[in-house]
Amino acid sequence: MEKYEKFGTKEKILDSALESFSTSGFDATSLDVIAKSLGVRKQTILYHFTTKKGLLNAVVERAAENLIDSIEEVLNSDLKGWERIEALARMIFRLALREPLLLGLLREVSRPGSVGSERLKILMTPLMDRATLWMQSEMRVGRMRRTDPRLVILSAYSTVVGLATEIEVLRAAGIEQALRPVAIRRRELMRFLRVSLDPDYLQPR
Amino acid sequence: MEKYEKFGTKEKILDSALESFSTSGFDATSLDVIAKSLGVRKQTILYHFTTKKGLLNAVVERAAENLIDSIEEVLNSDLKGWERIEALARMIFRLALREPLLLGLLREVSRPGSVGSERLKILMTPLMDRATLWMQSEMRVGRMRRTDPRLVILSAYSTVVGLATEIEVLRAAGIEQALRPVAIRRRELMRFLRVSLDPDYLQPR
DNA sequence: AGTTAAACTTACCAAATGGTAAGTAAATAG
DNA sequence: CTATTTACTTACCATTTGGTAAGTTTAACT
Repeated sequence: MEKYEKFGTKEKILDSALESFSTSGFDATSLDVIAKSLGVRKQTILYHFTTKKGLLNAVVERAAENLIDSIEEVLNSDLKGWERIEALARMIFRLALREPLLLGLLREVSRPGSVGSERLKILMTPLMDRATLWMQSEMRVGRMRRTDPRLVILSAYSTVVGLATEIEVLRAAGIEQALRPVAIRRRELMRFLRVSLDPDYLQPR
Repeated sequence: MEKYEKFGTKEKILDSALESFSTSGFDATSLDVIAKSLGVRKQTILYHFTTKKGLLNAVVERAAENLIDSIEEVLNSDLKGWERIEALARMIFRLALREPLLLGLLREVSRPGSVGSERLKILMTPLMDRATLWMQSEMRVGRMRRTDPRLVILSAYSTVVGLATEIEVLRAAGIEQALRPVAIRRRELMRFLRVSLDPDYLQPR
């Protein structure tokens, strides 16, 4: 029903907020600053999102949609078993490289007790449950090694979040070519997943 | 020169600040709250540390001393080559488990552009340089595989920082027994270091 | 043309926060 | 005994910040 909306103000606010939240953090972000950077009054932001927390939730929500879409895409492919997992990991890392802000946001919001963490949890739970169920069924038929699925998922998750720190630290240290560390991380994650899940994989010693 | 000092107020402030900075973050920490929790006026804090940033720096400094002492201990042992590195990694993980607040602080302060990051950099640079030089000399005599030492160190660093997130996320997910993930991470880091550094280590495939 | 509603703005505010200035009690030094 | 320093407090303040209330303008609907 939108009538005119001066050239997508709402989207621009979300963009700017994502940037600020993920690089400076929620607390260090002031609505006034965002507004000023967009040539808009603070009240405009509050008009669209009512509260600062609401803005954060909207940002998280949009980012999650982004992520979930990508996951859905892989899940709808006809890849089976191990290849499916591999495709997922690959996709996540590709996304992380393409949109580093998403990573930053994830890290900001991952701290338990942070303002956005509840929302993140709400959004992630269905994904988590779905993955857990699938893994359990794979374990039952012996296509996957028996372990605690949650543990595996959360470890993978924190590897990805950790990537945010790593990329930023490397950049701060003046190491621009941040591609190799990312590749290394991905290989590491893959091996971790293999070791934890692939019943045919022989653990090297 | 201290005269009486009502039972170590300064130390108590540092303890409380460490806790708050590492769990809630710098911005979300208010001096008034810390003071109130100690039954002291805010001005007492500012008397000892002049500014909030000064307090953070003091907290970081004390934590760094803690860390550097532990490192020094390993460095003064007579362990050689690979065993030395292994001992270092083991020590770091032990420290991380014993004092999780240190990890939290590290994560808080690791974000480039954060208030404490400059101080951290200043404290870390000598360590980094020393490690780099040692690794380069080991590479020259062929006891280490040739790579970029900074890259290896920073990767190891971000693994440790990532551990902070992981432990907290796991705890938030209701998984109390957080020991296994930590052990897995350590093994992972060891393997990473081996693969990157040990010239006699055959990469499994 | 007139009503309605969306998209913003101006005006304002209460609370929180870091920080300054000026004291006060206690211990030590001379 | 007096002077000084240390450790802390009371009083106060400027600024920032998220948020409320009440317009105003522009477009759409009837």
